[in-house]
Amino acid sequence: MKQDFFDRVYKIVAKIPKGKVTTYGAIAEVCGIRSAARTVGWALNGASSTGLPCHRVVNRRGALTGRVHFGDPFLMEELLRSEGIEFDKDGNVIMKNHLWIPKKNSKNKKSNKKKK
DNA sequence: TGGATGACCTACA
DNA sequence: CTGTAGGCCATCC
Repeated sequence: MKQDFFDRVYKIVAKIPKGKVTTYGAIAEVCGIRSAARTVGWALNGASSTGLPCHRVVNRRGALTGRVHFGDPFLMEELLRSEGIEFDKDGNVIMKNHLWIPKKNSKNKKSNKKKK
């Protein structure tokens, strides 16, 4: 069933520890679809209804791209700040201090990513 | 069945 | 370094 992909994303998002944030690319890679980062965001589109901490999911730059999908753009920021997450002057999350990479429960893979 | 959309990422100019 | 273009996967119409 294709929804298994959604389940993977939900599981990972639900595993995000408090005070930490992850990126779409990280989730996509853990799901096994690094190139389908867009699909991850698409899955989160329904995650806002599932009650998952989608507010802890940000893009590669740490920008809250999907905050508008929460219903309140400021809600996401408040939630993250309530968890101890800090924002820079650009309004992006300090991923270098709060970035959390989910663990894969399957086989390992090469982990090589360049930072900007 | 095919085209279009989506909360992205990477590469090239 | 900034900006633009392409791609990739999954779902919806």
